[in-house]
Amino acid sequence: MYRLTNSLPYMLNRVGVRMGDLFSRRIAGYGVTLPMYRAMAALWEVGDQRLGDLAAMTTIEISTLSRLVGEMKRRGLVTRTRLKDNARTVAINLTPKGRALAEELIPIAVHFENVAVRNFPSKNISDLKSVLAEIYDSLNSIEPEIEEVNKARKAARTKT
Amino acid sequence: MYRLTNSLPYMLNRVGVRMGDLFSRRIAGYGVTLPMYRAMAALWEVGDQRLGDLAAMTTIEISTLSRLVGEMKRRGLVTRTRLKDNARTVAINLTPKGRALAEELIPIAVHFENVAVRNFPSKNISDLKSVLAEIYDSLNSIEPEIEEVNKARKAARTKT
DNA sequence: ACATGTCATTTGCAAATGCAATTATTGTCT
DNA sequence: AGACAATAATTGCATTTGCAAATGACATGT
Repeated sequence: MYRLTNSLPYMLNRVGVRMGDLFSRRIAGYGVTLPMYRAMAALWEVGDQRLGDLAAMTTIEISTLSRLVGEMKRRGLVTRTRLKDNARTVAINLTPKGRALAEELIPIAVHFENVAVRNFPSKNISDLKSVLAEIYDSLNSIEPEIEEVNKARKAARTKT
Repeated sequence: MYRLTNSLPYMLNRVGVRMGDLFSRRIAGYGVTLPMYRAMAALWEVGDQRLGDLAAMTTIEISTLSRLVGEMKRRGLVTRTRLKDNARTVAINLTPKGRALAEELIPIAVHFENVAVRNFPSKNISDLKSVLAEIYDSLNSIEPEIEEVNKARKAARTKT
């Protein structure tokens, strides 16, 4: 028998939201929101990203991210420069100030995660992570199948 | 070395958002949003809930949920009745119409999840789920520890 | 019984979000 | 080269969100 509370999307959302919320509050004192932290940490990991790539990496909707990057630029945390060779794209980078802040926050994130999972064998956690990564990858390939209904609707709408 | 993309909150959020997004689109044709589905499925699983309990169960912020329940009531999916013996709380229930819609959507959710995880041994998935449940439970107990900084701030503010 | 405190929900309001349309640039076809 | 399509990012606008304040109801102490 089906139970929402035993379904995977529900369980993922619940833990994800809760952890995000706790971490949010942990870093609020630095004037940094969770999406901001994610953007900074993503840029710290892979610099010189285009907006679309950063959106994909952080799972932040692109227009939201555009404004977020604007705000971060205003605060002097990132630069956003049009490329000379392809001026419709933009390269986003951490400024020294942004990098310093990221490097201040990352240890907090590490500690947070350590505390959150300290009751579990590290094998369990690494298994968990690899399954999560695999599921994420597999979602791309099943997307068409899941959306069969939508595709039909879209097609009908397009014809009109 | 730290990588955002290998951190647990990030990975959870990424898979959760992606799955939620896909499922959202899958049920959009029924005029139902994802939070609405969650509320209905939660009530289907445990009926006669108070607003606060339903909020805890669905991880939806309580004022958001209050409005969502209002909308669902307007659509005839749920009832919201003040209790006679304790009129400050409210009991929320599915209407027959709401129940019927829930029972139409649940098989879709089941199918969605089956497709999403079909490439993985079911052992892996059940392990995944039990770790997720345990982590969630453990978060309550570590909350104070994670928030030590905030607590200090709050205490200071209260004294003022 | 009254005042004060606590609990559950709702609402006001400002900020955040996301879709669709717009702008700006590059790519392609003839 | 010129027209048209495609790509990338931004912005307009309506909706959604969440915090904090307000409301309404019960609980407790005197």
